[in-house]
Amino acid sequence: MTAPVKSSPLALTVLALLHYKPLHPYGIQQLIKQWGKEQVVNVGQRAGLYRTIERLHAGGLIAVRQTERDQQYPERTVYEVTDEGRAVAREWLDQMLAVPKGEFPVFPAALSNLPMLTPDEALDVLERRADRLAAQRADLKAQLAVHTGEGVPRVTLIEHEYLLAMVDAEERWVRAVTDDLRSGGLTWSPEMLAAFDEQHNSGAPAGG
Amino acid sequence: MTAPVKSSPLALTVLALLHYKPLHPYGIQQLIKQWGKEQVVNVGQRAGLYRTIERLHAGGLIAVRQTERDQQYPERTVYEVTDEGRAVAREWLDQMLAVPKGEFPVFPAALSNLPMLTPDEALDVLERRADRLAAQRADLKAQLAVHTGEGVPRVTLIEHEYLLAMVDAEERWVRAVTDDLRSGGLTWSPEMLAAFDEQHNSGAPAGG
DNA sequence: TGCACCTAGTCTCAATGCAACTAGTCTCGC
DNA sequence: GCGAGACTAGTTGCATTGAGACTAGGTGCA
Repeated sequence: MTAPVKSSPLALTVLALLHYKPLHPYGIQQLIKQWGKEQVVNVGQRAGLYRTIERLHAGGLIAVRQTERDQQYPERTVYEVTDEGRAVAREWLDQMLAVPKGEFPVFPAALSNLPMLTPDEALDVLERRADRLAAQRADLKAQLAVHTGEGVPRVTLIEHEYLLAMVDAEERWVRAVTDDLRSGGLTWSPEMLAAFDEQHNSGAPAGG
Repeated sequence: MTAPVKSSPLALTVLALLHYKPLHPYGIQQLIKQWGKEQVVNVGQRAGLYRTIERLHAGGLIAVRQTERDQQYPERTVYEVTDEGRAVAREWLDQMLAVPKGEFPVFPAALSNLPMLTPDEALDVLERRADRLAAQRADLKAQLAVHTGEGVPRVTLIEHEYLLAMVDAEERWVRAVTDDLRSGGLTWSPEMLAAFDEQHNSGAPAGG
């Protein structure tokens, strides 16, 4: 009875690709890149990939199919998905799709400390973010256009559509905030914040 | 010459709170919860908080102010931010706000494997997600309303506004996809995907 | 021959997430 | 007064992740 394997984006993708055909680790990495999925699964550092494969292997979700020896290359182990692996992949996929997971991206955390800056400084950094988001958006749009032009079925690009929608939404939001900062509709000052603080904080936690 | 401390949402928030007044670790946790920031910084398991504080201390960004002994409670170490800590907090904040960081949330990774499901199954799980997103959205809206009603300055709720905008955008996107699935505007079948695959994959990577 | 770069895989370290554990205190009912 | 359960406060351990360095052979080219 091996411990259940924890799901992760990379683990799911590995199972899914092996579902499609047996592969060796490097082949998996190549496929991920070839299909443009390196934007949604972190396969940049190979270490993670090899560890994930080990983990799946130890958990019995994948099995060694053969060990190739293509002289000039090191030995390459070809894996295939097991029946259990197929079942688990389905469960993971259902769970990951149906249940939004509470993750902690850095941007909202940083935003929550916006009062540390002056409104002018905030305007400046947020404009820089908006510009970078615009660049990302253009990139994603271009990629989508290329693939759609090649007649790739839409469902295989769905995650790109999602990324585009999210980047677009974030950019809109940031621009709305910068507009408010410029117009003065959103502003603050240390005095204003301190004043509010006193109203509400009679019994403040320990301090010096 | 200590190694530079790596930024993290929690580390930034700790520095920011200490900026405001010296505190002991538990007080920091309380403040984070009191200000509703536990939704953007992961302070749920205290272990992370204590480790972060240690890290900041080792890096010279915070210093021990005093060691309280409130008999009946264990010893509590009160920390304050150093000048270097203030400077570093500023740098982190600028960086985190201005530069969108490539993170790898699970949803897009899962989406990229949507073809593993049938369109009907996809419709089902995505509807479940949309409903959960709707619940989250209602929650966030209610919280915002409460705080706004109390006259809290808008800038201190800005991260909530952001979360709301993102949840809203995601829900809209998911609903648009479920609509397309229902109408048949988005569909696929194993044959269709296999056919496309053959067109493009003459030289496929190793297999069995 | 020397140099840069690519392929393929391994190793290490710090950081994170998650959960269990200790140990004292407070509260409430009985 | 006393035990159950909850809260306060901090510690410990383990598996996973992220990021980078390192090995070691192969290829192109000047």
